[in-house]
Amino acid sequence: MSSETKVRVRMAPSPTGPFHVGGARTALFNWLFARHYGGVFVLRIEDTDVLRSKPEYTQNIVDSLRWLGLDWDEGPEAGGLLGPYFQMQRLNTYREASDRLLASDKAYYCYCTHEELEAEREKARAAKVAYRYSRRCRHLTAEQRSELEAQGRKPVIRFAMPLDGTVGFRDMIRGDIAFANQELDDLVIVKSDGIPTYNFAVVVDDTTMEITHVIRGEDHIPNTPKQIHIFRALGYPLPQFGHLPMILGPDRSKLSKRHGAASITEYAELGYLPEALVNYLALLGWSYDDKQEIFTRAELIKLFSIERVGKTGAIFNIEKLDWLNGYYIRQLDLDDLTRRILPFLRQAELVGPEELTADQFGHVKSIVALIQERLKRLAEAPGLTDFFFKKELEYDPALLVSKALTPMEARATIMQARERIVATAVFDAPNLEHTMRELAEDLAMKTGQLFGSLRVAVTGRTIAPPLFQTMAVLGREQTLARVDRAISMLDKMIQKLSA
RNA sequence: GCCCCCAUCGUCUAGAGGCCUAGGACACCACCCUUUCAAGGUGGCGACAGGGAUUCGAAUUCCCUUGGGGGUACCA
Repeated sequence: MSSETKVRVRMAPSPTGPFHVGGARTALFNWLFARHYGGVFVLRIEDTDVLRSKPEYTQNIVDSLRWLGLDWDEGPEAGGLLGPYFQMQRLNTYREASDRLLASDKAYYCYCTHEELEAEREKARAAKVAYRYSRRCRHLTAEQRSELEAQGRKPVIRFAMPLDGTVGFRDMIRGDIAFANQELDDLVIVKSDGIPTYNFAVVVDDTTMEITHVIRGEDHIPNTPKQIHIFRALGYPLPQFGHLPMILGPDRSKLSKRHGAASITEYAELGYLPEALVNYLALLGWSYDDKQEIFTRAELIKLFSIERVGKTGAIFNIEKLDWLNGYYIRQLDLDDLTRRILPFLRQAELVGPEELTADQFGHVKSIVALIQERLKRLAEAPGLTDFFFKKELEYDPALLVSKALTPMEARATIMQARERIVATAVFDAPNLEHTMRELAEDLAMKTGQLFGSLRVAVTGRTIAPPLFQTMAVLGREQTLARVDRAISMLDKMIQKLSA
């Protein structure tokens, strides 16, 4: 990379839907590229699709990028000298450029109606040939034009594509790519309402925003030759292009909403950590070597290079993300984890909306400690811990009866356990464990049988965090209340059986 | 249809002519640890799409076939 010119890259999403995983990966690679070279990362909102663009989607893009920790140096809410960073605020800039193209005959007014164009397309379909605009308006005389205008037709502006020759470019990721100009259409660059289309606006913006490297998805490869011609027609220098491999759904088609969760917001709500998602996304299309795949943000910035980006489409594999997320959760310190889990506990109404006292926070923290290594997603926390917060547990009393025990035996066992719990001097996990192991021995029971019954009594379920730590967190009073309730449930059960 | 891109385990990938009997990770299976579930440990299963060519020697280079993907808008 030449050091004279500062690297300037951009992310240019259109606010026509929630910010999704594919966009996030593109943003991440651009961001890493910029940060690696000490360059500038620009965020530009491509809102020229006035029908589908919505302010809330712009907000969603901003929120998602922030959540991921991908900060931009120029763009919405950041400002910058080369703005505005919303295309709809740059209409005069495009106008100036299209005027120049018109003046030099590199673009022309086209008066064809949708119906006329559709008829052309239909003809092409019938003849089984590739459709391309007939270019019937390319050489209209002034008279013809005023006549068409007199009919009230609102023209679009089309780009006059070279009719022969080839265009090529050296893709930073894929090497040389070439297209025959014959394949290229006289594309519309300004719509009849005066708003520029993507391929035109992007060229004007990338130039005026001094973008040096255009890093985007592979789906833009077919656009690149068109844009190169526009760059040239305008007398603009070309940026470098790099096309990232696609992110695919399990069916190997481009990842989209129909593959399930696709927006960054959804991943946040499911309880993925931004650092895990960033790490995972970095691995989709990029790799460092055959050893390391857990990277801190700083390592990614240091190690990232466009040369190590692959060309093959990558399936978004949620299982690996889950593993990574679990890994990151396990690495978090307890205070941090607890703070991150709290919103999920509140949403599940296990914890009230009010600010927690230090004691309360400490209590939640001791609960979180018991599930830290069992969590894959933060949203699982309420389901794993609800029994800590509930006063009355709902469960099938039959679960209290461990394998090879009768209800009567189970009841007697729990009664014994109750006595020893009461008698325990220090109510902590090591003591409880010691006491209960002793009890099992005294009763000549397998520890699993005793612990199993107790687990159900205390947690209402067969799968739970370690029993004695759970009891310790619950406290003697709560634990006894639950044991008592289990005994009475068993009583009812026994009554019913003998009746 | 036409154009373009791509092609190593189920998935993400390492591999830039001999280091490959193809390495790692996720997932899966087994075992160990263990009060359940996890976590952790050990081991296992598992791939160079096919065919030519170049070369003393190809996963690595070239060509063809096949397969997959993307594009083909007054969407971006």
